[in-house]
Amino acid sequence: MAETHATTTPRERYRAQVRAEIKERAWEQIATTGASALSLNAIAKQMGMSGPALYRYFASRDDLITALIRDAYRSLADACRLAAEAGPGPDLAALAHALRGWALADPQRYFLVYGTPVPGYHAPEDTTAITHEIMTLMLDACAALPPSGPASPFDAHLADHRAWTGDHPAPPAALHRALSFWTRLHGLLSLELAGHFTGMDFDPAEMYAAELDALLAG
Amino acid sequence: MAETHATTTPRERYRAQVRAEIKERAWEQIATTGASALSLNAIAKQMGMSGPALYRYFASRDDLITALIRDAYRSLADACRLAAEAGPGPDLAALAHALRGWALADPQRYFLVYGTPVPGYHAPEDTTAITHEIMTLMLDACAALPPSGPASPFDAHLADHRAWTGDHPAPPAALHRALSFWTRLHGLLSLELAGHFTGMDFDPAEMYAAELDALLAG
DNA sequence: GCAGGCCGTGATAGCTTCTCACCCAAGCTT
DNA sequence: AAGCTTGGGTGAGAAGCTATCACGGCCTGC
Repeated sequence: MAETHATTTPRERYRAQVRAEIKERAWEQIATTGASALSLNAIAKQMGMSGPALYRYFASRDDLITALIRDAYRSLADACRLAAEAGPGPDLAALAHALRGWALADPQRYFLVYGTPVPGYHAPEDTTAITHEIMTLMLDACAALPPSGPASPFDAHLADHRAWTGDHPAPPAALHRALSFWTRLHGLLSLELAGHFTGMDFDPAEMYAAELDALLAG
Repeated sequence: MAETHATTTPRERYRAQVRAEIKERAWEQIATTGASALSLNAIAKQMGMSGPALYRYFASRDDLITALIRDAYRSLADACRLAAEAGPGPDLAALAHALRGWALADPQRYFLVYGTPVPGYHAPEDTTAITHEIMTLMLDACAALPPSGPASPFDAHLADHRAWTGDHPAPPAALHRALSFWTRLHGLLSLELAGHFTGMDFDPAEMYAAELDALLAG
């Protein structure tokens, strides 16, 4: 990120490598026990180090989790961007497919981004930039769809409250569709990953496809 | 619940009262610091007791949280039932309004029910009965709506996978609508309560109303 | 009135995050 | 090439947490 020289110093390389390994172990631990049970001590023991040694690399447990959240956002944005750039043009279905794949690949990672927030915690500034990047991909895909149906009252509301799009040229109906895309698919994924569909015998993937179809139809 | 005599013994009354006060303090603490930071020690100190005293009333921290989750489910079901029984017949809009009111009244309580699950934790048996009760209210309201639009492929899937409704007579399209009602409104509420709409200048209440309108329209 | 059971306490074990003082080695500078 | 600075690692320790145990004392039911 902030490189003074083209080649980093050995110390910086080593530091980056250790930081990466700490995050690696943290992800393994989170995937099995959840983020709330993440233990710096356990990570240090796994790496053959003593507990306080980790504090040379992350100022606190919250600092480590913040780094993980940041990486998760980045990973999601990359997955979405990859899906968006795969086809000839913006493709909402591809975006939806990528989102579901990313979520199912590591549910706890999804919950780290979209799950229960800790009341005191405030996300760092750059994550909002990444969410904006993801939102732009959704807006692009929605703007490319043919308009359908009459304008709803909420479309009119959005026409007056579109500062969050950052000068995106999409019409209000596309804004509405992008928001619905986000909230509906999140609702489905969130309940599925939390296990609220277990015991119900329908296929969540089929409902996901149905919800996407409804979104595309308008 | 399981009363052997009409009048409980003084000991049982005292025990129930202390248990209720513990849960009261726990709710206050959860509302401000979240469920993951709930501390039995802090509750005991607030009540002027020593730490281990609480273990006479709840076997463990998880046991207390389980009781809170159970109460939250019960509270949600009661709020839904109250809204459903207020009007002349089943009313999906009233149900949606009650759901949103219940969620906004205590966001952490909502997250306790629908938020990030703890990987090891398994909900007790009776909560599934309460979710079934809530689902029945939604199915009743959806069955009362006029059918609209052609049957989707997912409707056909639901016709073959409807064991989770427990012999509810609603047609597949109503099943689909009830599921969409649940997942879409949850998606909206979950993102709003988690603060993912802060910084965006549109009104979540208006989008909630728009999503409800779309649900009612078909 | 009395005995039994329940409630609360202090002590204790084991875990956690996190701070501090110290040591040592790697690397940059002269 | 030698020395000094910088930064990594360790052990000890404080403060907090959950949870268990043995021990007193009050309340309750008989």
